[in-house]
Amino acid sequence: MEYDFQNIEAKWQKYWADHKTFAAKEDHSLPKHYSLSMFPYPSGAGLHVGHPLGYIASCIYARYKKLKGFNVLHPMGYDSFGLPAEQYAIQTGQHPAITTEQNIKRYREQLDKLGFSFDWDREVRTSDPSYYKWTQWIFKQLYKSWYNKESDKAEAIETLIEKFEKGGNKGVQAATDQKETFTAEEWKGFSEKEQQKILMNYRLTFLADSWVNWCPALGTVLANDEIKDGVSERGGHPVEQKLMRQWSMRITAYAERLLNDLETIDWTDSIKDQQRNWIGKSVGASVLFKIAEQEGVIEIFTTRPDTIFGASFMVLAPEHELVDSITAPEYKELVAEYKRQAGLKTERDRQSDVKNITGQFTGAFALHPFTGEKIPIWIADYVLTGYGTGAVMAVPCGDQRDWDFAKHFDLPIPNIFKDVDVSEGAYDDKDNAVITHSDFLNDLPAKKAIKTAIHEIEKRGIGKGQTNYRLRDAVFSRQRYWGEPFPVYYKDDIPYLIEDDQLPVTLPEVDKYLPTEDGEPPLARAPKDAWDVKFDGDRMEYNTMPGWAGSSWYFLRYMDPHNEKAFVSKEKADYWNQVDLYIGGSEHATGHLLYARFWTKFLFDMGYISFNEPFKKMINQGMILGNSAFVHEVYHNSKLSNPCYVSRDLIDLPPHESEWMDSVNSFFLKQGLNHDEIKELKGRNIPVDVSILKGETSLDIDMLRSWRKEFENALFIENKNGDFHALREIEKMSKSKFNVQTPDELVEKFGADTLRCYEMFLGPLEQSKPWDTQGINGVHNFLRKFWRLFHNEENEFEVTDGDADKKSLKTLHKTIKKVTEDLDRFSFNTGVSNFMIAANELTDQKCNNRSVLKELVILLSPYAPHIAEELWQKLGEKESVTKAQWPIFNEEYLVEAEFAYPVSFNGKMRFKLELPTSMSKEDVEKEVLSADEAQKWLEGKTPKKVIVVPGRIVNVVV
RNA sequence: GCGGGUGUGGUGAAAUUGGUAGACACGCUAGACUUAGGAUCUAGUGCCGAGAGGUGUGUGGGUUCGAGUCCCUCCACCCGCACCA
Repeated sequence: MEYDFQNIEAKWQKYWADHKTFAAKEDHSLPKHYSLSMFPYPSGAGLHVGHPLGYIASCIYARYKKLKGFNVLHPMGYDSFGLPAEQYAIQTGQHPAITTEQNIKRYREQLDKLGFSFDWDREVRTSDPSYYKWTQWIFKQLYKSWYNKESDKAEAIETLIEKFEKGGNKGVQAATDQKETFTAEEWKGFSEKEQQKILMNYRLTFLADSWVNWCPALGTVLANDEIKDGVSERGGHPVEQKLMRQWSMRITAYAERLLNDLETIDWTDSIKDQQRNWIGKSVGASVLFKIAEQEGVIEIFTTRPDTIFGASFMVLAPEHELVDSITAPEYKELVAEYKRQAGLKTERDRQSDVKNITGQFTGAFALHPFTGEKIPIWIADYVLTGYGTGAVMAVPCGDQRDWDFAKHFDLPIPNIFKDVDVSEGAYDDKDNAVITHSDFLNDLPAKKAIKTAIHEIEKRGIGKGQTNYRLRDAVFSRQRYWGEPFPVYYKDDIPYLIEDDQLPVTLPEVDKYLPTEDGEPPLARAPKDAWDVKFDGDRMEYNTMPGWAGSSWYFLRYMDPHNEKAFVSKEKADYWNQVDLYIGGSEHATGHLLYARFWTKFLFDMGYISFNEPFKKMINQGMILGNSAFVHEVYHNSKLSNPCYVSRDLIDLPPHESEWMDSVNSFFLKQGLNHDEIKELKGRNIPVDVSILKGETSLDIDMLRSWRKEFENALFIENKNGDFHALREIEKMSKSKFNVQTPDELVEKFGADTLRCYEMFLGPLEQSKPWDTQGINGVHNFLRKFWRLFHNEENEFEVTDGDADKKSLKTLHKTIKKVTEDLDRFSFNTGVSNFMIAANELTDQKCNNRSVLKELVILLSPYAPHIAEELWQKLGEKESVTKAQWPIFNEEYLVEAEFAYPVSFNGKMRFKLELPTSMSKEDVEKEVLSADEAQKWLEGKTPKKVIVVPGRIVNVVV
């Protein structure tokens, strides 16, 4: 029987489903293993070949761990709330739940065809009320908690109230926005409303008026990580700053732990660095500068308090709250104009306009806190409102931006560095600087001076040592329909939580998925009684949660997906513990991965789970890129005309060979263009569907004509051989480039086992690589070759019993060793190569020995599970191959009596010499030197030195 | 500018602790078989050279008996961050 992958794969997929082969059960007698791939957003386009890459890897690893005796958890689910389904709903009126359901169904069909070892009984969907009930519940816990910096963990808000009642907020070490202090008595005297307002400044999720990134096109606010290059990550729409009342997450409370605990996890340096950068810790001091001749102080933050004597002016952000009050009357207009100009610039302009130095003097002066000297106060947009205090002490000799600014506006640049010239630029070398002209800091190296300066600043009460983070609290509200509703209602504009027994708060029906006329989110369209909860208030919260809410804890739900009493039971969370291997794209570096860590730490603090990092090891799979095809179009800007397409290879011909131009010109002349207009013809590349290609760049013009209207009556100019060529380019797979490759047709043509092996065979998992189906035949042939090892020439199953040949045993054990080692270091591509080598060798040896093949089937089963099950059954086994034991490597089979030593002269390999492996170094040396071939290379000389590495190499130095 | 990563045949790549560079596959060439099919099989295939041989892992240098691998220099490309005080 030929290798009939279609029947085999259908058969075993059914078997696994019927027997619940991959159902995970808590079994404390076995070590556990948790493999996880990032769950997908089920988009309308379905899976393309890039999606399964990570799933295949985690599936292979999960299957391997199972064979190694681990109790394995390998689940899958859907991140099913999100913008595309809602955008579609807005266009069509179709409820996003329906679209989402359809998309999930399609995803599931595609996934099922690939033979994954997912435990589907544990599937989660973030948009399922039974799931988001717990997302809402976790939100409530965050609301009911505050961050105690003393114990360095989150605590119940009651412990904070207790502190307030005992001694006010003065001694309370908390992560908070609260600035005003109050006594115990004052606290007790506050009204309920006032108390709630204060507590809001401490809660881990809180409602506040904050500057948010508003995206008008999407009609919602966006988190910082959802913005790339000043525009929305999804859709590329402009984003503006807007003051809005929003829910936020006090992730900044965890900044230090999020930073430090990176040391405890096995992730790539790149992701860790991105997170460090995002958190952006800087250590320094905050210092108060008094304003001359008026009330008020300016607080600045600096990482270089050692350079304070070099401060010769101050710069405030144009939006700084003190700007208007300090500006001298004669500068009012200039300052107002500068502020106006700065306000006009979008975030993007401001970023791209870095080189332009602008600023405006306010006419006010500050007093240097040590020298008492008057220094001018400027405003400039190189100082950002959002970082530190929005004000800096400018030290032009030590900071290049300050230096540039000083030069530009002709401000003094006093030098406080010993033996350093600052006339050409600032000196920012913290390691080698020695301070001078700085009173008590004189002759101190910078690092020591920083400490001394902070000490002195604190002693004089003009500031304090301080650590700043770039990390901002995360905006948690979205003005959208298709997300988790908040378990919150309002009474007198005060938010209250919906009781636990009312959860989940499900999404109410609305007539449209658009904002209301007065700009309220779509949920405001739902009348009060459309909500399925009872609440004693004016209205429900109209915002929904962002996409990252559900994905911040889904890995926990898999452990206990049907629990109705808790988001996960403590017992199950203790058993499955951290995700041992997490595979997914690196694009989530500062979003999902940071938020999931944050929630994990919170749930750990509250005692619900006993680990504080979610993902112990992570691998970021590379992208699979598409190979787009473009046709070269010649067109005219203004006139409506049929376009014309030119074979790509003609474009670059020298002018005298470009007769094709004439055809183009007459084509357009016929359409009514005049000779001047012909000169205005332009060329551009239009993407076309890659399936229209025949071969590398050749296009089928007839197919192209029938593919799209614009090609139907177009002129195609072929080359001399009558071919029409396209331009190829490697880029991200996307619908608009028509370069998306789905796994479906490949599974149809070659089978899932082939696709699984091929995706692994392409190269290292982490690397991005272009998709190219040319090589898939080679992998398919290997599986057929493997199949033939078990079959005779008539294609009948035939294996021999008894002892295996020594050579075959060597092949087997070499393969066991390599495949095992490769899996242990996640080198999935070399694994496939090793199977190919084994199949080639055993074919040569004509080996069909049962004991050898049996072990080989087990080895192959994680990669190609269907064919492995089939052959396993043919070998007479009753149980699934997934229940087998991973073969044990035995070194003895690899021991050889002879070894062909490569003999080098001066490091260059010249010939090989077969010698017994047991031979001593001295004897090897003798044998080598007396060999016939050695004479030629010795040229009669005596060797200076002979290096013999037994069993490896001989090197003769002449 | 800063941080991370990658540079090896025509292509995807391998070489785990420094020890035969290019395994395995694609492609290509030649041949065999066949009622030419993008099937199968055999042989070859880094480059230069008829051969002996020379040369070769982005560049230049260094350490070493020996370097794709370790150290320094420079270059190219990809990703992330970017007036962060």
